[in-house]
Amino acid sequence: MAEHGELGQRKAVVLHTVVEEYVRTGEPVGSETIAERASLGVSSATIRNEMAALEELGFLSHPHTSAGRIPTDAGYRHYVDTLPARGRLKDVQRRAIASHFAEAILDLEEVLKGSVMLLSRLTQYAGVAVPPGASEEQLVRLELIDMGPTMMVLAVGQHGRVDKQILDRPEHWSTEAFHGAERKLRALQGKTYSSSQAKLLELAATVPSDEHDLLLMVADVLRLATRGEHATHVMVGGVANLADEAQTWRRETLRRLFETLEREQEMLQVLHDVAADDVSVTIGAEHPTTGGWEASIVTAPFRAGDVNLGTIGIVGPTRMDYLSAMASVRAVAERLSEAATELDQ
Amino acid sequence: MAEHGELGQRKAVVLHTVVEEYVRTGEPVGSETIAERASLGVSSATIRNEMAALEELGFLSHPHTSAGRIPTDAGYRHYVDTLPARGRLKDVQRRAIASHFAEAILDLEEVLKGSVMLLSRLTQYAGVAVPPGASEEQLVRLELIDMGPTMMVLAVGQHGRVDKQILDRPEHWSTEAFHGAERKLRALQGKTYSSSQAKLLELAATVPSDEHDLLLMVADVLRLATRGEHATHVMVGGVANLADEAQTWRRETLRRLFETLEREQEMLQVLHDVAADDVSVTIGAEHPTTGGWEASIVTAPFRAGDVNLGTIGIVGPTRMDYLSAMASVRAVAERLSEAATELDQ
DNA sequence: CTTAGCACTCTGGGGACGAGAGTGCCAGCT
DNA sequence: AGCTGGCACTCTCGTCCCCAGAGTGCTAAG
Repeated sequence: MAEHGELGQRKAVVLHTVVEEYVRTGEPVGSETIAERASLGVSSATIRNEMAALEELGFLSHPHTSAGRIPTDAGYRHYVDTLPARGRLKDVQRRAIASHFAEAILDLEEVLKGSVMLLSRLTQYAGVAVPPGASEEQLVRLELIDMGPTMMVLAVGQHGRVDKQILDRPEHWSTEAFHGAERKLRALQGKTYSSSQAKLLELAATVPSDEHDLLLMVADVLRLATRGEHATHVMVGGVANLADEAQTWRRETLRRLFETLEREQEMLQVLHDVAADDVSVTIGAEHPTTGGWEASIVTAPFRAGDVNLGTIGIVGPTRMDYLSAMASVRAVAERLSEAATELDQ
Repeated sequence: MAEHGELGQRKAVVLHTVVEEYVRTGEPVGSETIAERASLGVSSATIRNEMAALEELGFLSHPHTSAGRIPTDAGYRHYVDTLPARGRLKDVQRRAIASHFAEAILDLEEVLKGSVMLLSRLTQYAGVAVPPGASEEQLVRLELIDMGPTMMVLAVGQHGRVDKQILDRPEHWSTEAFHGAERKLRALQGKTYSSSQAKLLELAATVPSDEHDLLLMVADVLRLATRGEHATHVMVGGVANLADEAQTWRRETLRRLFETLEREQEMLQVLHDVAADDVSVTIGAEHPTTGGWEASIVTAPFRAGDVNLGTIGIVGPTRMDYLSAMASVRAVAERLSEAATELDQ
């Protein structure tokens, strides 16, 4: 019983069938259809009873009295939680993934961008990703560059990330301070971002205030690069898919959806909230932000070895082919993890 | 006569009024409305004659026999070409622009991103921009960084641009070649991107083949950074505005529009094709790409001194408030030029 | 517990219809 | 010669009605 989520075998089958039919056709599903599709060996009248019960339990709903049923968010949730097996990819999908990861990986960020587009093509929804933070990456360059009226902090990581920030000169400013800072930064090359950041805060306390300011500015750049979950950008791709005619969204909902996808901070918050160890699904109003636009999110983390690097996934309508979306996201996240692990040696 | 585009004063006024009414209301415009709005002192019957003539000339069209008129692409074109005066910004708009450019400019790319969003808010359409190429910018760093299995070419420009590319090691590879190349690159710091690129191609001819390959790779990175019109990315912002309910687009058109906005190469091509010295307007089918989606583009170049840096503008429906859009684009491009010129000293 | 049967409900599509908006054209006026 | 009032005509759009069809819930019997 537990494996059907306390529902009983038949109710579970009925719910699954409703979800699958509704996802496939977009039309409310009637008892007759279920009786035909699910080979339960019972009549449509029995199905009707089961459906009424499922509605009572909050898993199905009625657009109007004499229409078929459609799943509620809770219905989708139950469906997703009791999926009997992992989805299998179609051959074309498998091949698309293989060919995308066929080339030698040079730049993880580039690969990630490509993977977002790949996912959007595989699923016909929008792809999203949070790129890795840098905390355990080693610095290969850490420089303060004098650019005349301004200065630039430039950090280059072992795996190819480049962070820059252009800053005004601090109030207190002297050539000695600048050179002193430059020297200290050079000494940090080879260390990790997070240890360098700590070291800088330490060092800053020991030097005169003009150099102090410089070191703090650099430390702040490292801090930003480090915090993956507050990365400055979220990658989004394939949003055109969401405007597809087949989608049920009203214009206004669509507009709000696009707005959120563009607001990086908000997307980061959402993706951070839904993060989990494995493939994770968030359905409609389960998250306050996605609630407003009848959308679901499927994500999975990717790793190098066993350190979490970031998150990749898709955003689509609650009426989503969850099985296939989860399979695609899982497959891409896995390949991405392999690639990242390899890059990491 | 020439100032009304060979049309005669009254026809021109009628056309202008039709465009403005249609843009305002979204409804086909009837002769009665024109007679009221445009104070021409003639009856609606006369207007009807004029409108029939304008339709004959291809400036107006009929959705069906007994409906009002709507402008054709040619009608909008004539309207735009004969606008009597430059549009004036509303106070809120003026203030929004002022506050956006109030802070000291540090990073032109950041400012450009912000400007795209600003334009999208000002006009309620989508903002676009082609960022500057680097040809006449000076290099402050040009490095080849050994990253274990791969290597990175890193170029930093005087005005804060950073270009990186991660590459596989070339077939032929030796530590001497690497150091030789490193030394030659260092010598280029302070020169411009384009002259450095030329110099590298020259140098490459004089060195052994392993170093040769390295130098060519670096030259290629500079080449990409140089060609503004083939920049690797186009900035797009505020696309959610295009999904607004008030817009007339059908779902399918909207989808294709979003698709194109995401395809950077295609957008670059479009923006390159429409580039002009001043504010430029491209209406619907005037450009083959935009023809498919009943969209118009308003752009203006921005400059440092008198060198063109890039293009900024907006994409919206052909039924657009051209006057206000042109005023916004012009104002933002001008401020951007001032900012860039100042950065340039 | 299941099911056949049935009455009931609600949607959606298909006319029919009239109001309204707008046109095109003509004949007369200035 | 150009303008205009008048008028017949056309087409859309909203409304109403109606009916077929899908689907339900309930009941009574197996």
